[in-house]
Amino acid sequence: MKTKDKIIEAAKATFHEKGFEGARMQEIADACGVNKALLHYHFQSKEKLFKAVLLGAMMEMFPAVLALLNSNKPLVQKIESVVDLYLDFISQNPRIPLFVLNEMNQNPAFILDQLQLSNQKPLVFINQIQAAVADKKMLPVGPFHLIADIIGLCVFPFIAKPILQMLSGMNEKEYGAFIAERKIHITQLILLGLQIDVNKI
Amino acid sequence: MKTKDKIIEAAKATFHEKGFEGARMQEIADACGVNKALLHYHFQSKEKLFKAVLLGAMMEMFPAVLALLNSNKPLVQKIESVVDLYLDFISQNPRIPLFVLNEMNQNPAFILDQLQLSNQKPLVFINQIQAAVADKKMLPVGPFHLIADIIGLCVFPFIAKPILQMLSGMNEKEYGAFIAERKIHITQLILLGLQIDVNKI
DNA sequence: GTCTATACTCTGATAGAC
DNA sequence: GTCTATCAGAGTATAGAC
Repeated sequence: MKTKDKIIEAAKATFHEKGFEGARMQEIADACGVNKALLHYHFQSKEKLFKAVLLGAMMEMFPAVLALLNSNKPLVQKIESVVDLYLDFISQNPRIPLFVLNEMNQNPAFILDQLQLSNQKPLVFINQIQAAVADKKMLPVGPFHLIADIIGLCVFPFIAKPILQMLSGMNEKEYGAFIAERKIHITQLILLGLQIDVNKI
Repeated sequence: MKTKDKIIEAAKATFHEKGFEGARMQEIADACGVNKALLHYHFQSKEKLFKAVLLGAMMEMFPAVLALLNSNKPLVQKIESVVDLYLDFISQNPRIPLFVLNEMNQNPAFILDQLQLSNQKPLVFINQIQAAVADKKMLPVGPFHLIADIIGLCVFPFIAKPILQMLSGMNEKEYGAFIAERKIHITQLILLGLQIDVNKI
């Protein structure tokens, strides 16, 4: 692995955990056994290194989901796949959601600029929902309610892990099992809750 | 309003928005037209001022909800009330959830210590759910799935506001209407999704 | 209680040798 | 490309006058 890549990996770990303000260039340098000055040689400034990391996180989070939402799968299958894809992704990158949510609220302009470049909107998915509603194959629901529901239900147990763990008294293993249960739980909640006709769409 | 209270108010605004690392004592001092040294006179250190603010935010977030969950209302009415209470609270304090979630992940020990002092767990609510499941008045669901669902569904549209707004193209007013719709939407989603028998419990 | 002035530390960034 | 050494600025905290 080239040095520049080692730096990026270490920077990911540090920035994901502590955010821009909380991260220290020294910590990143130490984490990959390299001198602080070398970070500046490769990335010029803390901000540029950070943006590289942030962009990477966004690129892992959004395009795959948006592509899936705009695929030509039937609605029910699409919902199941999104939940599946998202939970798997977050399980392997549990710190990314809070990291991205934070920086998005801290500096919306940068993120939104990047996203608008790849001007992806879940238009196919939106149309499918509106059609299903018109055909009375599901309850009348604004498409963005459904999108917020799915993502929120997937993400929340990860970003609120400490408090849920304390309230429930689950240990790490039990909490892992809890997360694993959510694939079925969320899908069922959405399909039943919006009375989506699973046989016809 | 006494100076000490003015400082706390300014500190709330700054810490809620920028977190511990991002906040500057100078900014807080400026915001209440007071000298920086005075913050240290009243609160000794940045960390102590921060903990006062964090504790305040937690005390606004948790006790009311826990008390409601442990009240003797019937289950359905309780779910409706929690959604109601939570959405109202967050609407008036939209930055608190992300603020608390962040600091909880950054330094779980402090928050969990504070919460354990007021050793509140939603035991009554948990019992109600288990009883309803046993009586086949709702689908079999672990109580903490339901808790995660409700809070996640309420909180997510606030912490993900920038991206949802961009994806949907809603302006501020439209987004406000979207949030307002969620009270009914979330309640309906939960009750139908878990097939809760609204007449009997 | 409130201010001015200042001390001290931390950290991002640069210069220059190798 | 990588290191050592150092600078410059920012930011928390304190001393001391009023």
